[in-house]
Amino acid sequence: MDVLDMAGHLIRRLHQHSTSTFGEHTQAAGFDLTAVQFAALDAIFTHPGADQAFVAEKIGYDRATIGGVIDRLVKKGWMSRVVSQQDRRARELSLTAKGLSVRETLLPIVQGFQKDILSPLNSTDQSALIELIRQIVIAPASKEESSSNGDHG
Amino acid sequence: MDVLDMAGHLIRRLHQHSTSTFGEHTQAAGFDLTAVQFAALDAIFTHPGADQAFVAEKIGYDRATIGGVIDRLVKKGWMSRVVSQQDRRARELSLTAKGLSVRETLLPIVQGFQKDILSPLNSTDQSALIELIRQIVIAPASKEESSSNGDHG
DNA sequence: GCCAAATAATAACTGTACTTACTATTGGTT
DNA sequence: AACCAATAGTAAGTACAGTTATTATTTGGC
Repeated sequence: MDVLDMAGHLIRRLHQHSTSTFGEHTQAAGFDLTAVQFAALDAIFTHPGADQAFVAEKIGYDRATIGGVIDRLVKKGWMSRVVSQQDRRARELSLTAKGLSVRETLLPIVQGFQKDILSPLNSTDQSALIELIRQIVIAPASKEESSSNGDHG
Repeated sequence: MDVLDMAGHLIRRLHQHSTSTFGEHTQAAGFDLTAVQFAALDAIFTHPGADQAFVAEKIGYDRATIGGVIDRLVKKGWMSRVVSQQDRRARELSLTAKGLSVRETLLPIVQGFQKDILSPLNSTDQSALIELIRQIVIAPASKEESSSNGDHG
């Protein structure tokens, strides 16, 4: 079997395509941010006051990676990070007025180009693809580490 | 629509899952390399003497990124890179004996765990998913830049 | 009240992944 | 032969994405 036709390789190419679509559309709308930054922005909008560990858990990233993402969002002036009074290890995150505005403006734009990512497919196939991917990424971890589930909601 | 259910986010999670599956299985087999490194290894096995630009085109990566990947493969002693006598700008790539051996040992292993990446799906759904993704990533670029196609052979 | 385990975040390190700018070289044109 | 657009590769910079180690703090056990 050709390496270029394997699942792993095709998934990587798809991710690449998805990332570049995100960049094209958001830049065309006059914004400069990455998909991860938008996901973090939305997570804090939905859960104001949450800490970095929560965001990492929520959007499925490493704690160390999220630290840098938050750094850049704070630097842009879209997010504020203050030491929690309840737990001084943690940093409480919330959106600034600017961050709220950016997220509100971007949300319909981001929703709008999701179908463009899958544009070579017809509507039925797009839905089928999404559903198949969801079944994979939503599947339980099935790992013997971490006996508790990941529900923080 | 929830950001976490959007195509872009699900694709990112899928890629993450795919990458970690690659790492788990290759490490269990006693190897230390990434999926990109394996793809480059295989591309040069299939096209010995090709240059870095060809590899980048073939596996769908940026020229600058491939430079670093090749660096690490050369450092591992799996690949040799010599200045081409026909075109002194280019570097001719080929696998060392060790590189050939690694690729040969890994190929069946990598082929073997492709289905594990999609394991929450049954066989029919796995094939359907692969076909849908292939339709997206194989689709013509449809960009007004670069009038020639990307076919290098 | 002290100690150990757990937890939140950061630091350091490796490896993609892309952009822009640059050098070296090539091949075609004049 | 000089020029110039195109091409191969590298360099510098930004941004993920993960691992392991470390620091600060909290919490539970005693």
